[in-house]
Amino acid sequence: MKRSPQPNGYRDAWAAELTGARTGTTARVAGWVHRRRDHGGLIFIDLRDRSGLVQLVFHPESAADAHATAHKLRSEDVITVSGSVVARSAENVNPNLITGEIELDVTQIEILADAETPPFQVDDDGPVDENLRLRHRTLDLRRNPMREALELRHRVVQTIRGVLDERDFLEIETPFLTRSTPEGARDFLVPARTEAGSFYALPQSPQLFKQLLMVGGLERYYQIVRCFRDEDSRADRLPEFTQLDIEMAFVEEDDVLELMETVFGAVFASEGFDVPAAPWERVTWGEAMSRWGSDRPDRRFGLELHDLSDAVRTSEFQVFSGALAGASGTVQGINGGRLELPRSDLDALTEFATQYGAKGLVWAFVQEDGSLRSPIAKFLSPGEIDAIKAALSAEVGDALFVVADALPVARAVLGALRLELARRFALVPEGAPHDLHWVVEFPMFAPDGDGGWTAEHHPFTAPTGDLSDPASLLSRSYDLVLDGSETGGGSIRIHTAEVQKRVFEIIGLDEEEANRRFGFLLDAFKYGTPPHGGIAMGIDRLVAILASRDNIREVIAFPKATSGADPLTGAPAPVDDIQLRELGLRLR
RNA sequence: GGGGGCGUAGCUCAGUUGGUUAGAGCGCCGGCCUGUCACGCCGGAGGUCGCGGGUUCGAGUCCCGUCGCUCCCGCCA
Repeated sequence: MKRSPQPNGYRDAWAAELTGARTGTTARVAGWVHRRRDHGGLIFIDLRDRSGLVQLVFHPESAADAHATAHKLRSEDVITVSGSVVARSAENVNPNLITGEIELDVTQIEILADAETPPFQVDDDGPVDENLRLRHRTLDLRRNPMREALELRHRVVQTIRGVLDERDFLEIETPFLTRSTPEGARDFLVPARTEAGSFYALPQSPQLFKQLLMVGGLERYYQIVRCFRDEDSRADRLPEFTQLDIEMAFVEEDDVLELMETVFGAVFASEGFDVPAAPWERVTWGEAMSRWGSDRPDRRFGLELHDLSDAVRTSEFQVFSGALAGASGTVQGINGGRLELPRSDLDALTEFATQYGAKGLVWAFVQEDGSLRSPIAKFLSPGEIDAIKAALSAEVGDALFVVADALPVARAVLGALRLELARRFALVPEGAPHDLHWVVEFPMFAPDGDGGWTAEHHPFTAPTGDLSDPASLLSRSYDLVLDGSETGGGSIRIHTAEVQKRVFEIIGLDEEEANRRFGFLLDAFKYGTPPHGGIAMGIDRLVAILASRDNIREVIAFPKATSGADPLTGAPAPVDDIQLRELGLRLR
């Protein structure tokens, strides 16, 4: 807390303010009963407010009335108390509390509200079923981990605002009720009362609006903004999420990257999160894919992918030769190192690989005599075994994993497998240095499988390369990856109508459709569009990483509200007939 | 839409090869306790083992179905 509360009848100090320096003064504090230790004679109460805890002591003789009241206190009762701040004797100091050198010797107490026994313990940080926590969200929010996460989140946002204000960015709000401008995900739709049968769409991001702000000459804009995508959630992804959205005019790549390094460098520094000093390493998409099988690689451990195609090109093992005969066929492998893996685990890993599209997973262990213990060992010649071992730098005892498939599949499978092995065997040691880097040089388009192309980023990202050859185009976009999580990215936009039209054409968006969806943007190009670029950064995921939480729901006050009318569980609820009729809708 | 895991006391969990009275810690209630701070000691209440069906002499345990939650794939950056 930065300052004492404005004194009133409830309190004149925060609990955590009552340190040794306040010894000898009087104080009034208010809050919740965190714990009670009733000795029959002396009663100790830990009083909790947002600032922390302070121990109250009730003496049976010097304050008989207060003592009698204190005897009735139960967890989570709301009280206000006054008394004198007294020093504890040396042996009674609690070094775990900021207020541990003193206690408040209470002379007067008032119970402002009593509480039923909570369905779970507020004074215990241990795990509780998430739905129970959502149903009793007020109680959950009182627990330490939630309060700490929300405080951290506030500090992160404050740091960001401070840096951007220093750099003359304007914080500008953009609409939530807008029209559908697909960015790839499904839109959340809101029926429009004034035009029966029509719908607003909630924005997947403020992308178009921030570009219009640039054309509008605002030059430097940012917003910490809610975005909506009607897709299934994950531990690190919700349909409703918060993004730091920035855009600026007259900039190139280095300006965008430098700004992100400044903003997030400030966040990491203020939170004592130890990352490499900026500028952060830039890894090309091609290198990330070939070495780690992912466009957001976690490089805190090895297990890199290696191409074994040459080693087994002439193999009589059909799975290998068959894959290599295919269009973009490849044989790739990783060396898991010395791992103890019983057959049941190997089966589980094979199942895991299958989930990512593999037809199977070849495993092999290097034995003392240099041979391989593997279901496929008998199909491999000594020369092939040597070549595989050489390509994977395999030593005695190492566990090797090989996938034969089309290149994208092999990479996806092994990229996921190395993360799974790292998780199972804790290959990222506690306290390992964080891995923070850019991924650059993304391809602009990917084949859609029908001879056409789909945009890898949204279709306003500027391409570099030959516009007549979609395969050659790279996008001017840059993803920031922290410990294997994509936390955000920056990019340079298209700023001429000609290029924008060509990009729409490549992804098969005909002119009429493009005009219908994005005409207002194409129009804007007519009136002097500056070169511009910007940043989108996921705040939820960033805060979760800073807070060492696996699930982003742990850093959001009300995490499941989007998908419906129940703000706690997120369960959708029906609306009544009258509401529907006014909207010109009816139930099927 | 698909796959895995979970569901036992208010909470977090254990429960052996199917075996007769289903357990622990915390919490809760009562008693005692003037220096505790995860207070301590004594006593107590609390269970449709998610739900339905089946196998069996006997089911928390095995089988089938179903519901809920969760993680993942698909989808989505």
